Amino acid sequence: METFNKINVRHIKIATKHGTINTPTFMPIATQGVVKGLTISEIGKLGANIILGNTYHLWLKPGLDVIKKAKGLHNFMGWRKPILTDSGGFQVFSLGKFQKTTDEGVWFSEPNSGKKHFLSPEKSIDIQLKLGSDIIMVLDECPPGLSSKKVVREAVRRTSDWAKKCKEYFTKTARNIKKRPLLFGIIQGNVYKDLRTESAKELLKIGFDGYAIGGVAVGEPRKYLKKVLEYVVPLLPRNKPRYLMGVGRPEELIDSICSGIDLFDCVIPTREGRHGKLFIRSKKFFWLGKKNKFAYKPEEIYKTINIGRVEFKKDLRPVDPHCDCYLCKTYSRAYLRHLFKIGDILGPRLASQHNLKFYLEMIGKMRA
RNA sequence: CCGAGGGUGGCAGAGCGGUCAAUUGCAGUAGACUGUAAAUCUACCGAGCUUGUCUCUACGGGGGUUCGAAUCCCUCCCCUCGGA
Repeated sequence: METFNKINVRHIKIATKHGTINTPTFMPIATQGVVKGLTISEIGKLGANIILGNTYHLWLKPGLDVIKKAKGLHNFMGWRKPILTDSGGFQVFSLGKFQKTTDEGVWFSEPNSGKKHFLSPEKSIDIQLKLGSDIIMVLDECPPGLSSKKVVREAVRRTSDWAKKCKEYFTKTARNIKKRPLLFGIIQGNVYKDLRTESAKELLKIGFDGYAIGGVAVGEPRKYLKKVLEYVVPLLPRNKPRYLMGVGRPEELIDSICSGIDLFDCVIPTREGRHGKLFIRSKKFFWLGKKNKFAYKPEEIYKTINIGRVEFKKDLRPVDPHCDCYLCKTYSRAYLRHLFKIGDILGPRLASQHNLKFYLEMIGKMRA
């Protein structure tokens, strides 16, 4: 049983060169410059105000020459609102055996081609500046959940070191830019309280426009998320945005917002949508906009269905009768199931939109 | 009618004397997915139950050889391609 308490929900404004973001908010993920399968117009209609792109991916494809010619990522992809770019730090974790980390940076070999690329803290900032990002993330090292303390300590040390280099390079380079982007630091330390604390203090010393909590939901048991927030959030300045990277399930967002987090991103709504899992509002979903305090179990907020199941074969009801996304207004569960069964791209497209709508609406209620 | 090649699990298609309840793909069923190597991946997929180095029934039908046959022989049925 969790408790929602509106008292703790923060409402701050993050001013960027492409507009102001009200928090709490959720960023749909457009790693490669596209929210997979969706148009910019569709994403806008769903209520997204900021999306996330990735340095590593966009650097390799389409490449900075293309972005430069297109006059920046916003222009290239046709998105006029803010973009936060991740630094490539997560790929230090997710690409595992395809990368090698040193104090100077990371060597990546592209999984398919084997081509090698070197990403340093300075290089990452440089790329993000060239992309025209509104919120730039420092390069960090993100060890897998439940790594040994020794490994995590080393990652924290390196992350602080890189953060310093990023800040220096950013300060020097962004001076010439008219409206300078924001620069966010990333706190590491995995599940270890002392390392989290140390990481936070180091970053605060350097000073950033916002603070992200990284290295969460990377394989450690769920229960640690709450603890990590308990350690870290109280250390963070009240007037600066707080971003919990890569999280998460709806109840994790609700919980984290109540712990003082402002910004989120996660692949869950889009990836699971593409894979045929749909989020459906339950009764207490609507309490989020109405009641100031209540206890809940996750299933009282939402449930999920695998649309491919036989039980939906002849189910002519909408996926979620309380949803006003295009899917739910237009098609039945049976039809969506049919789309998935025949492998038509419309299925993943509609499901992605539906799930994003769920996430954005949920977080919108908490912002209200 | 003659000649040649075939008939394998829902489909396609391996296997060509034992390690075959039978490779693989598709379809089917269920599950996973948390800063996207992900329109991906995993499991199951003849039947039964006491879920097991278990029991049945199975590679067109029938018969035979063999300790043992999807695999070899005979025969019948069917398909494809040539020739009358």
